[in-house]
Amino acid sequence: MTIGKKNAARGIPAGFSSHDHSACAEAVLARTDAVCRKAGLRLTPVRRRTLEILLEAHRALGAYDILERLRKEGFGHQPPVAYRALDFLVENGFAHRIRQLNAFAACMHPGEEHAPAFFICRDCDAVAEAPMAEVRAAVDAAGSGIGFQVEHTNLEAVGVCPDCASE
Amino acid sequence: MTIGKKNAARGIPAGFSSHDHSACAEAVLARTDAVCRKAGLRLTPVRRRTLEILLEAHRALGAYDILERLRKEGFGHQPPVAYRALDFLVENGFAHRIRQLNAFAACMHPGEEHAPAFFICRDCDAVAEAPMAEVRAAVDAAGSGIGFQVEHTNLEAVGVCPDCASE
DNA sequence: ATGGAAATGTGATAATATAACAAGAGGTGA
DNA sequence: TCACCTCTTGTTATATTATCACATTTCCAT
Repeated sequence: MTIGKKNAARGIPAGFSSHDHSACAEAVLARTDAVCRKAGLRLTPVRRRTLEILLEAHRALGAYDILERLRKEGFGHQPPVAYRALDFLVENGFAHRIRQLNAFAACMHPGEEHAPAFFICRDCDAVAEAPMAEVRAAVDAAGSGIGFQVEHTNLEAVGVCPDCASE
Repeated sequence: MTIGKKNAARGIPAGFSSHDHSACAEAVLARTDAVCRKAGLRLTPVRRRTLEILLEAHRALGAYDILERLRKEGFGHQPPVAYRALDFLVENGFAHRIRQLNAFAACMHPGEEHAPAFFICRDCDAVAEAPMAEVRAAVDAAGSGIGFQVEHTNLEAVGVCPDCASE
């Protein structure tokens, strides 16, 4: 599945609010750089470019969307190229995997401890990331109740974004 | 991916607590039957059998796991057979899709209004369904804050179940 | 400089999911 | 009853997503 065609066609940004993409993308990239240096992680060219692609698109992209763009820029053209870069980003919290869409989105708060929730528009596939610390606490508590030790939570809400609702 | 091999091998039930599978499976099936009659839904042989398979397994199964069992019992042997039955069950709330595992699990509370959360063991793939009404309320509220109208939420927590933790 | 770990590139293939169409089952009104 | 319609099922084919395995390169610490 190619992700977000409608979204792309209509130019709807993730986050449901207009703002300066390139500025926020640069800021996030800079912060990611800093986090990597601090943690001794290697933000290699493919990885960095993959993150940039996600940031520029400013929406969730499928692994094969990423792969195509990487290929055009001279990187390898086999699936593992994209999946490995994405794995690195996801494992280190620089990107999130949106399972409802089989897609990936740049994390807007790299380095910050956060248990994000995603709001996914069923019309245009736009994705917004919202902090949900209380939810994480509730989940931890519910887990404890059944003896389950929660390590990671993923909350994806599907519905209608403001732009699509107003049509 | 074939789901839950380790789980199946070790006979770990979903839900992290021992109980009479066949009794609870029958009860759920009966309730599902009732809900269908009431709503004018057709719980056809494939659909009913698919639900039974999920209930008997008492854990999350991949679509192709389901398909193999259906095939052995004389139903069609092509993917759409399984996917259509599963779609019906999921759409009507008789089963849940566990996206972390690309798998499906029977709903233990058919007909009841509930926003379930799933606790998935990263060791044995066991899945427990817990009611999280408060979470749903929090998500709705967070959505409203950004003008997003939530229709459906899916919360999947990954961690370690009690059985695996005690090893 | 060099040995070892990490990262990359590539070919092949596995696993998951859907499209499209023909045939059958079952209900409904004439 | 029968014609009709809708929903469901079966099947072929294919699309989409993801991983395995192995050779090569890059990077860094010694």
